[in-house]
Amino acid sequence: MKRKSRTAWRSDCPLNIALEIFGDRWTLLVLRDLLLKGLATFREFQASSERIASNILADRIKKLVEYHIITSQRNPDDARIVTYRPTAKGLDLLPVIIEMIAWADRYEQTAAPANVMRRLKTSPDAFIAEVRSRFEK
Amino acid sequence: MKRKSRTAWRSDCPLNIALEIFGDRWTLLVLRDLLLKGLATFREFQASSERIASNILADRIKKLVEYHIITSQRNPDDARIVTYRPTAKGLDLLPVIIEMIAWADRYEQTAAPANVMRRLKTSPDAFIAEVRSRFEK
DNA sequence: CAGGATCCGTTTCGATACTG
DNA sequence: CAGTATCGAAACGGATCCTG
Repeated sequence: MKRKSRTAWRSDCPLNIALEIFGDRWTLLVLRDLLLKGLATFREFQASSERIASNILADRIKKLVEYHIITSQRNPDDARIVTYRPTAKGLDLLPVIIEMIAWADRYEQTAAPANVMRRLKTSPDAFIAEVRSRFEK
Repeated sequence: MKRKSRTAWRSDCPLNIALEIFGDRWTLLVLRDLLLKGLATFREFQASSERIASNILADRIKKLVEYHIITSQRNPDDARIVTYRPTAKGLDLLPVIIEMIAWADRYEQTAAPANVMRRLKTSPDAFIAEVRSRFEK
């Protein structure tokens, strides 16, 4: 069931497939929840991501797995629970997300906690390193 | 004709209204063309942005003007021509766009020229300053 | 019960044709 | 050149169902 759009917006473009990730609000929200809020399960995303419908969430998660941005694995203790984690490729999205949030915080009203924003802006690299360490094996 | 969505995905979100900009592929393409390719007119965007339909382009331009990310002004010599320029708020999107492109270049096949990518990655600040200088009064 | 798949009414998008 | 009008296609929201 490969999506076969008639449009050719992928070609000749220095953003390319990245547009399927960045150019979709739901995908961005999932990435924010995963990378910044530390959420990891279907339920958590569904509760957090601005009332995302379950079919939409399932679709975006599937795409993120296909693109090797996240991985899924079942909890060995409780087989019902699936946990999602970012890959190295996914973690490398952090600078993009952080620049987005920094811009949004500067120009729009956001709900971002002030202390997080301060650290995020004054030393983004340290902030990124901290987030990365949460996902180390 | 304000869009009045039932969803509340704007609230309680450290991305907020920014999602209307970043979470839309066409908007991203227009911003890329404006900021990086130096395009400035409706026609140029239409020719460049992966076959964007004229109504979509008109819609996205209108939104970008509403959000004060770009301004439009008619050419005093030729009243038919409308030229678009980024505002300060719009120029501050450069770090986001650049991080996106750097990521895309690393993980996907892109059509970005190698020499541009090199400068963009080795000294992004200088690259940004250079782009900015193109839009100085 | 968690994670999804499926169905369906509604909204939004986008390709094409056309206009000031 | 810079947009609008139309209309079919796709995405979305919400409910429900399924499977382990």
